[in-house]
Amino acid sequence: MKTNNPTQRAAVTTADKVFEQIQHAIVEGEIPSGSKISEPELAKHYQISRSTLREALNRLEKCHLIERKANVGSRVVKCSIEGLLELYVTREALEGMACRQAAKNMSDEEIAHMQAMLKVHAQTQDLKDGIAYYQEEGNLDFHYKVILGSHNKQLIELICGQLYHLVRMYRCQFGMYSPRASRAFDEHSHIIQAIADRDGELAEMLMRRHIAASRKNIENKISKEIIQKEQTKIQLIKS
Amino acid sequence: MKTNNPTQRAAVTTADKVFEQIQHAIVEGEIPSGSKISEPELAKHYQISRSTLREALNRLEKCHLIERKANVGSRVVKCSIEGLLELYVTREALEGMACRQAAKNMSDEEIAHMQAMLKVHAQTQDLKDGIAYYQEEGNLDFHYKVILGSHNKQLIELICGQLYHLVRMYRCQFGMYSPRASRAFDEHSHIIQAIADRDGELAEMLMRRHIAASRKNIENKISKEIIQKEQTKIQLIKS
DNA sequence: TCATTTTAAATTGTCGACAATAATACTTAA
DNA sequence: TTAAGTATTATTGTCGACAATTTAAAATGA
Repeated sequence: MKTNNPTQRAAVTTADKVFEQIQHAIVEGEIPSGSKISEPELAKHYQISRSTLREALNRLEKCHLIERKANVGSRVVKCSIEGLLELYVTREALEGMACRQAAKNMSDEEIAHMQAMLKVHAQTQDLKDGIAYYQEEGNLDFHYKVILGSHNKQLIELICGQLYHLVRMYRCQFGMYSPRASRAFDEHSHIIQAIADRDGELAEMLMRRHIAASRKNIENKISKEIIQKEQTKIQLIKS
Repeated sequence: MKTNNPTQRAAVTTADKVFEQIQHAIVEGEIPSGSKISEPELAKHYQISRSTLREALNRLEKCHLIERKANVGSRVVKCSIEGLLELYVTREALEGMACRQAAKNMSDEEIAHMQAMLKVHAQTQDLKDGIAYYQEEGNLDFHYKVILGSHNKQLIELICGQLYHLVRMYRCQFGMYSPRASRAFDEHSHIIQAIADRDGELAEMLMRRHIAASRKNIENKISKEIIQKEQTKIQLIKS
């Protein structure tokens, strides 16, 4: 399994490799969200010493996948609705700005390459597994390309190097493939158009709305679920 | 010397303490920007083993003060104009959003507290060392309060936990106390007003302009310096 | 003299063991 | 039986040593 992360340097040291393995395990939920991490246990499992395991843990902490307390230990980060919404807010800010910078700094070649990529997606869009592809890999690809297009190392590091592992984790564990597939595709098209027009202001606005739309989609879902719960509660009381 | 960092947990372990010491040394330029870090040397200097030094180095990497290469070692991050401008762009995005969230989420007490703080600053503003104070501590304080006011853990961690050490580093090493003191004070007042009015959109816009103004101030300074250099070049050629 | 290869030194990565701290189980007293 | 205090166990933090890799220096050949 490849992580498909353009910012992540090749894993040369064993700590790097173990880091990637644990990262994958956490993202996929094999190591449950919120669970405590036992250093001796994990070290034994991966056949490495505690020192190199701790090196790997440090990198996991860097991308916000685990949290450490002094003299107590590490826990896998707990997925929560609030955490997810906070993540969306942060992404809206960072990716919005990245998109603005992309409109300013992307080369014509880069833009052409993105437009070509989108065309490929358009052709496979109607196919059933095409939609799935677009929602998973394609969507990430698009966002990655825009972020890298900002040519801003700081933004790239923060978003691709840190936040996106959390994004993938939430996507895996909450598994919310919304009915926004085709709409998202149109939004991507408009964003690329704004970038091609070198209209940074519009590009940022569109990207922010694109991300905010996903967030609101979730917020609605949640509030609906709460209403449903309340109603079942009332029914229980009545009966 | 106190770091005055509300997000930083108390340093209980020796790695924590050494981390803070090295952090201070890097920010203040005692360990020069861009220089290589020798693990055996530093470990000897702080009277600790390499293991705990490496633990400290990992935290320094987390707040972007050093960069590590596998099998090669660590370097203190190199201060550059591009890096500074990138940092401003990132701050504009993150702190702008934090300000919007603050307008939404700050309690009335928190807002009152900030307004009171600003009043104190207003009184000391005219004093000569008051201006210095305002530019250094007060300015940071203001931004910290707004960020914390967002009540968004993700944003708080990214800005206060990571970026602001870099901000302090640039402030120390480039030492650019612009003639924006009194203007910055007015801008802060307007931002608080927008927050008090619960006008998130305006609050974000004002914060972004506030930060962008500093960035543009630097960009102007740089371009002027370049023009000056060109002119002296021309003069050298003529003579 | 310069370029290339080999050798040596230094630095980083990894390991296992011990010390310090926190969590658990047990004992004792009310 | 419950509460508090103590003792035990387990976990994390720290250490020094060895292995792997990189960097520097020396040697060899053209």
